[in-house]
Amino acid sequence: MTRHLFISSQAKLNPRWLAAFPGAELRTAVGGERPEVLWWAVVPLDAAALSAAIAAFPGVPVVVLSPEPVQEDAMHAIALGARGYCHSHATPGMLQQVAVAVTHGGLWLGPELMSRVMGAASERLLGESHSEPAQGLELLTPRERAVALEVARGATNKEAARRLDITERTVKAHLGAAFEKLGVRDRLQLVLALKYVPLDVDDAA
Amino acid sequence: MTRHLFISSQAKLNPRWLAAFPGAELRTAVGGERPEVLWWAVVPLDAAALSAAIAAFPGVPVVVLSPEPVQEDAMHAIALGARGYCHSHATPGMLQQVAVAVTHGGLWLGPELMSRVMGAASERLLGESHSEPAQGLELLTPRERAVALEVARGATNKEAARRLDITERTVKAHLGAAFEKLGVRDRLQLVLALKYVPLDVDDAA
DNA sequence: ACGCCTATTGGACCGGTGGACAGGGTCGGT
DNA sequence: ACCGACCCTGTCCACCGGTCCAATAGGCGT
Repeated sequence: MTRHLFISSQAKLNPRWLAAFPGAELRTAVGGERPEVLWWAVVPLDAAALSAAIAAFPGVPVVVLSPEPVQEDAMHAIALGARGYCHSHATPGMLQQVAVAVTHGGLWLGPELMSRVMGAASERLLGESHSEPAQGLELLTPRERAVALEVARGATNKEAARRLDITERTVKAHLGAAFEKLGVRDRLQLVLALKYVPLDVDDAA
Repeated sequence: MTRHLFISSQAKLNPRWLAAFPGAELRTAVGGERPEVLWWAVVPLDAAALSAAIAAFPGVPVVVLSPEPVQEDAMHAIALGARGYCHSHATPGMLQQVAVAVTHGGLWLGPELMSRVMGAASERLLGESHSEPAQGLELLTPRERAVALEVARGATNKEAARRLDITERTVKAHLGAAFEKLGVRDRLQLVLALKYVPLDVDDAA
């Protein structure tokens, strides 16, 4: 049971990591079974590679480990969908805590980053929340919304069920209700409706 | 030693809270010794009061507890400086995890809020440089691209086949090739991959 | 000519998906 | 006590989606 997967450019597993997660697995590239947490310790932060890693296991929280915390890197990582950014030399206890936080839907950042992230987010979300017509999320119940958001991130029903700790059947129920309320027929159109991206096509006929 | 201070409009301490933190203290107003974590469970979220509570103990993380999670409330709370927002009926284990996360500089949000926060933050902090759509399309052949774009608009395989005047089977073939080239597993993630492709990697030193 | 890529299609297989029936529970308002 | 929400679960089934096994045909560079 691979629960914690460390992706590192280093050939060996950091002893602190192993101390934190005895069953941890080390790889130089994303692969294998679906882990519980994906730890990204590739030293020069490669946005494309990180993005691909995040997409590889939808729903699996990704935490970026850096030997030398850089705010810009952290912002990039979070923007790409990472759920955490912390020092690669963090204590095992700290790593476990981060793991706990992110596996429960938490976002872990260094204290100094928090104000920046939240400031930016609140400005956007509070400032423009009333000017958005399309976001049909208000029509949904909290649970339906949660399921819809999981699906919008690319999760399958099973993955969404696992993340929300409910049965796949229940995910279907909420999803079906969301389809009904939003007037869409499938998950893909639900995603399009939530993002309301026109994406006009001018493909050569 | 008062480590966890709960501010609640209720007269009694939630048993779950006490289970999580045996030495927890309950008050109806901020006061007493400096706690490790300040839990704000005042039911109608009062921004002014919350703000004052946060200011009362500088450096002490404040977690807002709500019996009924509301995204707007959560955003307000976070904007005011709260370090977490979670369900007041959360399990003791969960509360402990939240406490651990926030005392270590972490930010805890409900799963539903995650994507919104991250999306909003990234859009603001990284600018609109990546607002140009569909970068990974160059990897695809013209036909694969056409199919991918149809699918990205929400079309089914059958619809795409009809629009492009090819067989549904051929749509599948092109789509499969597109999946392979873009490193995604299904149409939904293909759409997500086509939406925001970061690409502007200026990984700082 | 020979490979290589591209476009097209076929059949078969199986898991994911969505709808159509169900039910169970809690909670708040009437 | 009733009723209506919301939440959670179940079974059955038709369909779609994705991948496996192929095949045929044209263009392009060597």
